[in-house]
Amino acid sequence: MQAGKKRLPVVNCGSHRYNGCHNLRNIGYKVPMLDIKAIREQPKEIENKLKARDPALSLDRLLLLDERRRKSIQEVETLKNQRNKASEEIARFKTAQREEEAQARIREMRQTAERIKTLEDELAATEEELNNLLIRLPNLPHESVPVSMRKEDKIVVREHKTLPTFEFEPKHHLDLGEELGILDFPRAARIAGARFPLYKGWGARLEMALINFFLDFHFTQTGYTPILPPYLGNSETMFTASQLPKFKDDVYYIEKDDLYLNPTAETLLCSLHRDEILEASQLPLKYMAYTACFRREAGAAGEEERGLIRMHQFNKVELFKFTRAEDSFDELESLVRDAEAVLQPLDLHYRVVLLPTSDIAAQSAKTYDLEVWIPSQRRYYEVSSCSNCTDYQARRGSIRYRPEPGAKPEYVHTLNGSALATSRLLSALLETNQRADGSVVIPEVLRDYVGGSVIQP
RNA sequence: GGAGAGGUAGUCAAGUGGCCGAAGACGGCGGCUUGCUAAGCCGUUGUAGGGGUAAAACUCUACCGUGGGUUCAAAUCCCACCCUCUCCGCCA
Repeated sequence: MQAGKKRLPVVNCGSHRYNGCHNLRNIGYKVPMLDIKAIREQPKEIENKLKARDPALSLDRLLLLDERRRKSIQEVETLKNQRNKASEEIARFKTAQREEEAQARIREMRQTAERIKTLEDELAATEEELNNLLIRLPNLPHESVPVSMRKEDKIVVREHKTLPTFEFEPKHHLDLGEELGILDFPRAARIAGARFPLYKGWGARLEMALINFFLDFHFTQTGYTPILPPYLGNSETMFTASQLPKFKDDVYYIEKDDLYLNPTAETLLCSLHRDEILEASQLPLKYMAYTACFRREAGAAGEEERGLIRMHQFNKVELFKFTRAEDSFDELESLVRDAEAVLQPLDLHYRVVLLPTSDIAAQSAKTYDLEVWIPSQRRYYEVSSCSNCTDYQARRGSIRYRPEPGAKPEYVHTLNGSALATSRLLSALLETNQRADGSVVIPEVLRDYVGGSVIQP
């Protein structure tokens, strides 16, 4: 049985291919997002919780395969035990020069070896199917998450400031950007294609100012360790964060090297401690990373998402925490506060919303979004998403910690939050701070970073 | 990209087909010493899965970079790949 091997954390995984069909055949058994033991022990409870996210979901097949798997393991291991004993005997016969008896045992063991091989193949097939079901189950939503299949059923937790008012018709940021000469989408299209950004002059200054302001703030005020990660990740990295298998069509993939372009630094930071056992005293570990993020955004289009709202490439500062299991929901609250803390000095109107079961990412147990007001569209847009993924990603990447020195390792909890998606924030900033003459006022806190206080047409 | 050397437990390191889950050392943990004293001695020491138990105890299976293969039997032999180091080439 290769099952034993398969269950081990996979370390050097660059050789793992997804076989074109992304069936994760070579990924270790011990990677499900939900504990198979828990599923076995309380299938109905878990199924009901998961139905809050997807009413069609059923655990029946999975439970059947689990049963079959355990039966096969027993059978195979009994045979292996026989084989191991026989091997010892053969070794003893050989050293005692009792060749006849050794040969007799070897003849017997030929059949056993064949039987083991057959059973192992069956077991491997069962485990593959089981795995493919397990890795696609979403995380269990936390009890505080509103149960609803309607995305609109989010709860507004708090609002900051009042809606901005204008004595003129506020312009769309794309028009502002073009008139000010700070955004140039036609030339970006020439270089790359549609939905790629090009910031120019004060636009580039402003975008960089936001990034630097956020990084400085979290370095000095909230204590996150800055990371400059690789911008490409391998398949194991994508799998751990749960970009794979579900979002394979949304991620840019470089086939020749079997690497994926970073869709969000969450994905990269999540694998920072993959296959490690951390000490409880190290936790929580707080990291942040600025990266450009790349997404194919297949199927996305429309007037609403013109300009900087939805692009193939955007900038983002990401916060990421590895915490003890019992602390993670408290850590989520402080993560949201940390993300908000950079929004407040920018003087923008925003709100914090708690997403319902149907709208949270598969890996997340609970998600708050920060939404900022976009005046030209008279609607809110998400600039941050803060999630507690509990042990979901930790299981996939085998990221653990010892609660006490010498104690059995447990899975850490992982949390991520954008702080913030600067590209979207820039549109809110331009639109909110525009004046009747077409100029844009730079918020106080950014002026030193930008090197100016007003962008004039 | 080419040539070479490596990858064994927390770390270092022995082991080239059979009582090897793997010597030894260091570290860690527990204990004993307290006239070898910023030391000595003794013991212990991973992970995962299955069975078992109220929980333990206990027991079995697997794990020597990864994945395959050969064999009754693989750390050891064969194939492919990954990673690290050195040299050459290329390059910001």
